[in-house]
Amino acid sequence: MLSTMTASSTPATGRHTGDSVHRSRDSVQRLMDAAVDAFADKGFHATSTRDIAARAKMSPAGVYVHFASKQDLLFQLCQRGHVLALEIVTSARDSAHTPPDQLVAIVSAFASWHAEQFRTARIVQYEFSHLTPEHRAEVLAVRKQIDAVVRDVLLAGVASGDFDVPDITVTTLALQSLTIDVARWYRPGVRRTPQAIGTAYGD
Amino acid sequence: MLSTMTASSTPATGRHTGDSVHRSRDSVQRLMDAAVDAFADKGFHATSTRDIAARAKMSPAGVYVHFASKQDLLFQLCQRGHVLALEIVTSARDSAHTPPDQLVAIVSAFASWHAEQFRTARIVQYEFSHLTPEHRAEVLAVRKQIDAVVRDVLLAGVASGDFDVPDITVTTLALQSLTIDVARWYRPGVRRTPQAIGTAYGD
DNA sequence: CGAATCACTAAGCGCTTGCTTAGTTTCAAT
DNA sequence: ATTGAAACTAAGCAAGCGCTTAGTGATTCG
Repeated sequence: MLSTMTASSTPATGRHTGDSVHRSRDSVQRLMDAAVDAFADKGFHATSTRDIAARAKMSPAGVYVHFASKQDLLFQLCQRGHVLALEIVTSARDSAHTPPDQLVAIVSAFASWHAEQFRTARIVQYEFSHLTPEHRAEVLAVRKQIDAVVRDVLLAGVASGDFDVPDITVTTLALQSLTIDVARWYRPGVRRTPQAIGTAYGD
Repeated sequence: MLSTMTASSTPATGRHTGDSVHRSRDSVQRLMDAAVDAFADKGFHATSTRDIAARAKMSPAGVYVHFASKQDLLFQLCQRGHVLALEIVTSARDSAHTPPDQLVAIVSAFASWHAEQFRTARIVQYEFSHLTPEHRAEVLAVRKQIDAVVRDVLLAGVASGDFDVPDITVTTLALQSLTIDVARWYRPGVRRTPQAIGTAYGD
């Protein structure tokens, strides 16, 4: 439901009208879905381009019609995943109006996103390190925005007297650890549902 | 200082007295250190056996004198790392005598271990998934013991009335997330020292 | 209709991988 | 000094890798 990773970009962008564009979109979508699944459960380096192609029901060469390289595919996925994560966090913040409520909303939404979308989240959190330095730098900018949203809510809460936090940097880090780590241990068959995890983590 | 990962096992165990055994021990140690470094900063699948051999100042074939395969090397490292982690947690628990003090000791020691020994910790937490099913099952047994130590302290604290914890499973998980995730973000040059992180994470 | 343009594939190239083999060196025990 | 066993290396093999090339079939335009 939140898995809207629709677009394209690199080499191929359909110039025809109507159907041919849609055929292309479908292929791009299938490739991205295949890559998310493969990267999330085997890791970037353990996944072959043939593996991705097979999961997307294409020939090995088909990948390169839509993406410049395996690394490019990781970059697109990682970038989109980070943007999605940022949207989750900002919209959670905007759903409440006092720092305590905002913090609960953020932790809850972010934790349940890491469970619900744990495949994308794993790429965001754990395959991030396999990006080339240039790609990593670009994605890092989004990462810092996410960090800033959490930090600013904490700062606002301290200013308003709602929070008593000795070290804001450490607390920001700790809150993110709590939610990020969900992507490491979560499995679909696990007892607690994503939403239950989210609300439980809102202190 | 805590990096005592001395032994050998699989194919080669020196039968000579004195020096030849030590030569062998040194080589095993160098190989393990090399593999820890390589696996921790590139990941298991991105590391080649030639890479490990070169870091240990050996020929590519030298690895196979002491280890059956690259997978075997990961298994040994992962197993030892888990045993080490278990020792950290149990000795932290035994250093205190009331559940609250024990919990603080555990969180503090475990968090600072994940920073100080972040290379080993990364293998324990993030390369674990690349073990073969059989190896994974064996290591999982140690993992469950670690989990049990934390859980039992929480249970004891609830029984004594020191803690008010609604869901022990979720709390156990959350405390571990906090400490485990340190291995993901920690870098040697980071501002907070390992011990400072540890004490900060003790409520 | 013919031409152009796209998505896509079959085949394969050059290279790296994990690991083996056959042989050399080192050294304690005799 | 000779033996024997272990540590180690040079060379290389089969398999798999990321990616390219050359070509095919479908679709949309004039």
